[in-house]
Amino acid sequence: MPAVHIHNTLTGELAELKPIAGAAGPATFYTCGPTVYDDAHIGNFRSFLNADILRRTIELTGTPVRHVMNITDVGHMTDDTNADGAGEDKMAVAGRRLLEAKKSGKIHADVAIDANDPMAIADFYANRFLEDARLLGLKVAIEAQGDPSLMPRPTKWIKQMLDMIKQLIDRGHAYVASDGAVYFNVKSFADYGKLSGNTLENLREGEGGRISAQHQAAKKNPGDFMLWKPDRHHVLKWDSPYGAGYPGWHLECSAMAAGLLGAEIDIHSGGEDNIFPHHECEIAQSRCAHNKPSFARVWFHTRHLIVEGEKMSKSKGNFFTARDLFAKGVTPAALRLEITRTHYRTNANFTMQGLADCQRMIDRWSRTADVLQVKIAAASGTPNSKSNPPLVASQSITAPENNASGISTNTNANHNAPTGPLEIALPRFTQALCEDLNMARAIAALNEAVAVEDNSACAHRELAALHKMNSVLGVLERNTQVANSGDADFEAKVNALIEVRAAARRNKDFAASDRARDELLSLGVQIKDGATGTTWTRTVRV
RNA sequence: GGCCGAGUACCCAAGUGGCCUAAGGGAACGGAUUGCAAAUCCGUGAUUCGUGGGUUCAAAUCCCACCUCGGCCUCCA
Repeated sequence: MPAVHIHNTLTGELAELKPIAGAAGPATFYTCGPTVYDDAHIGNFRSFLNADILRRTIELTGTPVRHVMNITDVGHMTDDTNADGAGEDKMAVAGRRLLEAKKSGKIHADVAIDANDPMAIADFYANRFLEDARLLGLKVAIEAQGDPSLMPRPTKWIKQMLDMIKQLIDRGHAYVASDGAVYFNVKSFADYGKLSGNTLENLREGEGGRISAQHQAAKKNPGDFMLWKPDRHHVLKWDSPYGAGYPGWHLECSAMAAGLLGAEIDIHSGGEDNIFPHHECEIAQSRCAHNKPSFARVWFHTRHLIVEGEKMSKSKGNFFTARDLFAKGVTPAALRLEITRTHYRTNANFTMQGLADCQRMIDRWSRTADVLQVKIAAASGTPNSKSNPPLVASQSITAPENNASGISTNTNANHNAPTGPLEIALPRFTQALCEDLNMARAIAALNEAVAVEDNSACAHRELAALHKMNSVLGVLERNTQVANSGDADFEAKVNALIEVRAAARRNKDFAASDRARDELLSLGVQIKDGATGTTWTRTVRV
C-alpha cells in the first residue's frame, strides 16, 4: 500500500503520514466543525467533506482513523473583543433570526423551540447540521450516532478549558489583565506565527481597527488573545476563578482535541480562514499548556469555494445550503462529488453545470455496479432479488468460482493478478489520492476503467474494486433525491400520468402521450423509458 | 498597504522542465437507438496553456513585469 502524502500548512511541504500510534494506527484527526447558529452552507461542507475524503483515503490504505469533529454550541460574541456589550452573542442573533423565519414561514411555526434559549437554538441547528452531514456521507457524523463523543460540544468541556487556562497561567504563558480578562501572552511562545507566516510586527500593523483601544491597552502585547472573558451579561456564562463569563473561542478545540485524541495529534484540519488566528492560537495554547514540541503534526487546510465564478454571498443570490439544494432535487451524491472533486488547495468553482456533470458520472458508475451485480447473481445461480432481468448477457462468465456475497472461493493460480479494468484501475486510483488527494486523477482512473468493456470472468472482484474506490468517493449509496420521498400525493399523480402516457403509446395515440409527457415536465418531472419500464426523477431547477 | 494562492478548450478540471502535437468529465456537433423525445452507446474536440518579455538544446511547467480573481492581516469552512 502506498503511504498518504499531504501538504502540511505548517511546513509548506508534502508530508508522509506516519501515525504517532505507529503504523497500525489509529491516526488521530481533529477537524474544526461548524458553529451552529445557522444552517451550514456548501462552503462549510467543502472543508468538512475534504477532511472526510482525507480520512477515507487513509482508511483505504489500511490505517484506521480516529476522527473527531466539534460542534460549537457556545455562541461567542459577534465582536469578541468588545466588553461594553456592543458585541452581541451569536446565539442571541440566531434566536431572533429563528423567530423571523417562523413568522415568514421559512421554518414551520410549530417547530418547538424557545428562541430565547441559546442551548435550544444550538441543538436545533446542530440537528439540522447532522442531518445534512449524514446525507452527504460525512463519516464522523454517521459514527457519532453510535459514539456521540466523536462530535463534542464545547459547553460540556468548560472544566477542561478552565484547567488549561490555569496551566497556562501557572507556566507563565497567560495573565489576568486590568480589564479582568485572561489573555495569552504571545511573546511567551517563540513559534507564534509559524503556521500563518504572520510576524508579530505584521500583526501589529494589521490591527484593522477591530480591537477596541480600551482592551488593547489592558493587554501586554497587541497580539495577545483572550482565554476567558468575565461577563455577567453574556447569554451563556459559567463560574470561574476569573469571574462568571465565557471562554475564548480558540480554547475549545485545544481542550477537546487533547481530551479526546491526546496532547499531540496526527492531523488537524479546517478551512483556510482558520489558519489565522484560530489555528495559530490553538497551537500556542496547546503546546504551552502541555509542554509538547508539537500539537498537530500535519495541518490540512481547504481553500474556499466560490460559486459560478464569484464569492458566495447572500446578496448576490449565490449562497446555498445543502438543504436548499436537496430541496431542488440535487442528490447528496452529486453535491458531495461536486464540492470535493477539485483539489482542496485551489478555490473550487461550484456551478449548477458542474452538479449536472457529477450526476452523470455517478449515474454511469452506478450502472456499472448494477451490471456487475447482475453478473454475480447470474454466475451464482441466485435469482436476482430485484426481479430485474439481467441487463447484460452473462456469457462472459466462465467459471462458477464466486458466490453472491462477493467473497472469493477461488483457488486459481492467478488469483491475485488483476484482470478486469476496475481492478487494474484501483492502484492508480489509490496512488492519485495518496499524492496529496489528487481527486481529479483518481476520478479519471475510474472513468477510464468504466469505459472499458469488461471481459474478465471476475465480476465479484470488479465489484469489490469499485466498492473500494467508492469507499472514498462515497457516492453510490447516496445517489437518490431527498426531495422525492414523503409526498405520496405527488407520487400518485406522477404515476397516474405515466400510466396515461403508456396507455396512449400502446394505442399509438402519440399526441396524447406527448401531452402527458409535457404535463409531467411542467410538474418538474423528467421521465426515462428503460427496458423495464418508465422511471422518473425531479428535474433540478435553480 | 503587508503577506499568500490561482489564471489551461464553451463549462468544470489534471498536468509543474523533454513520454504534452495537454488527462478525465460535461456541453455542443455527427452517428446508433426512439413514434418523436429523454436516457443510453459510438465518434469529433485546445499546434495551445491570462498578457508581454527572459532563461534553456527543450517551458503550460523556471525567472521578471503587468492584468484579473481569491484568501489572510484578531467574526468566518
